[in-house]
Amino acid sequence: MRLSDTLTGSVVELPPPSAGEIGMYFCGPTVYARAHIGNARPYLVGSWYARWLRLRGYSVKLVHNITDVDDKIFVAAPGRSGERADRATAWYLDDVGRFGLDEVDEFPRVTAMIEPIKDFIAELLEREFAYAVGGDVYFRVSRSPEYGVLSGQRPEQVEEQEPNPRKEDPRDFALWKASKPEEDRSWDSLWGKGRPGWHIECSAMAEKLLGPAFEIHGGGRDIVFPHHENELAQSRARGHDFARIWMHNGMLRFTGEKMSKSVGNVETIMDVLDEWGREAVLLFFLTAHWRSPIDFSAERMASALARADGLRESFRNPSQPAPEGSWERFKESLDDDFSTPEALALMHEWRDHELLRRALDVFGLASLAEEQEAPAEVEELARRRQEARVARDFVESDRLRAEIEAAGWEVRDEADAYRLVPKA
RNA sequence: GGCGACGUGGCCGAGUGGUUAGGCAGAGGCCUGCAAAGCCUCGUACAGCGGUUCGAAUCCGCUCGUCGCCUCCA
Repeated sequence: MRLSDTLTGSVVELPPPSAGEIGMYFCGPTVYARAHIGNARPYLVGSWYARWLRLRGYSVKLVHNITDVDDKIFVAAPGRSGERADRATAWYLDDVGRFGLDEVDEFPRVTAMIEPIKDFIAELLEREFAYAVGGDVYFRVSRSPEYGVLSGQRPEQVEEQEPNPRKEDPRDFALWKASKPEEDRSWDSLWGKGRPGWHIECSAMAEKLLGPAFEIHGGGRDIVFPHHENELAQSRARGHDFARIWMHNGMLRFTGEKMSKSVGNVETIMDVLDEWGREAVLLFFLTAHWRSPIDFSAERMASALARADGLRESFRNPSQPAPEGSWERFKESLDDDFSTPEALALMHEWRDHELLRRALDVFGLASLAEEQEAPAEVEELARRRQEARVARDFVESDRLRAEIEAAGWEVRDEADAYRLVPKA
């Protein structure tokens, strides 16, 4: 099992299945609005990979966090940030639930983890990796000689953002933010009323749910710096290792740049699923390697939909044994850095029902392998059409075919029979 | 400016030294009452310029271009 790793910049080997549980932590969204389709990528990559590892005999625990307290939420719903966060959390769970993968073991929320976060901060203060000032607590970057190992950013070239006189060093980042008058949610702490900074939550929640060191930490490429760099610094500041492998997925682009709410080039998961269906959406993501950027467009979605139909079509024709070693090749393509484009290409060559069904199930696409029964009234129309055909009354038979099609079904004539399939 | 990813035929996307990737779209054919599905045939691509080599999409160098990060962001 090999996987590209951001930290080492190379492809690394996973431990063998019996070596214990694989802990996986994938960064989830900040919940303040309906999530867009780009937000779905880490969820899908994490879920698919966990699913594959489980099929390969690994024991896996997959954690996907929800950031439900943050500046964005305060801004989006002044005075009702808790309400908004709860609603947007439900939206998100609903949206990703529609993918039908169900591999995530826990969706921890920051607001339910305040105590472990405070404990974490307290320990960093004790070890002098942090300092409290005016109700804020900051991480002291100068105490981390390795700072920058993950992103390749050199500490001295990290530019100063908004000048903040409370910081000892402009590179320092907030672990705890003192409550502001316009913010309607805060928690008591030894440093005053406030709430956690963005980065500390993941360090604390990962440790709480996966232990101090775990296998794989995932998320979008865009959060390598500063988010993951900071997490790594915080966690290592406590004297133990953190994630061993960092799995960063490529960005989803739309209209030439990264899809993001701040740019405004957004399509929600909900809308895309409504328009194209889950199978097409899953196949769309599968056509690109998880590490590569992927362009969202109607053309590519249409192509993914055609692919879904093509695979479904494979089950309407007789099964033919796949060449010797087919499953082995499929397995190897996924074992080797989880190359879904390669695995998909192999599947397209198969006419072997059992093998195909098994492969589709790896990606949550077993629905493509289901037979559908036509309703009785459509069956009746088809039966009458067949009679007309036998009687060579083609005017009547074509008329009946139009009726069948209007009902959403397609007739395919065979030697002495016919077959009904749902219209694409 | 710094760090990183990448550039393959109309669109996606494998392929890391020499022999067919695959899919989608398109063209022609077989089959069919007509269709659909299926099957067969058809594309000689690898950003550009140098270099190494008997031989490069594949190795080396340079150039150009795209995207991401360096600031909230999956």
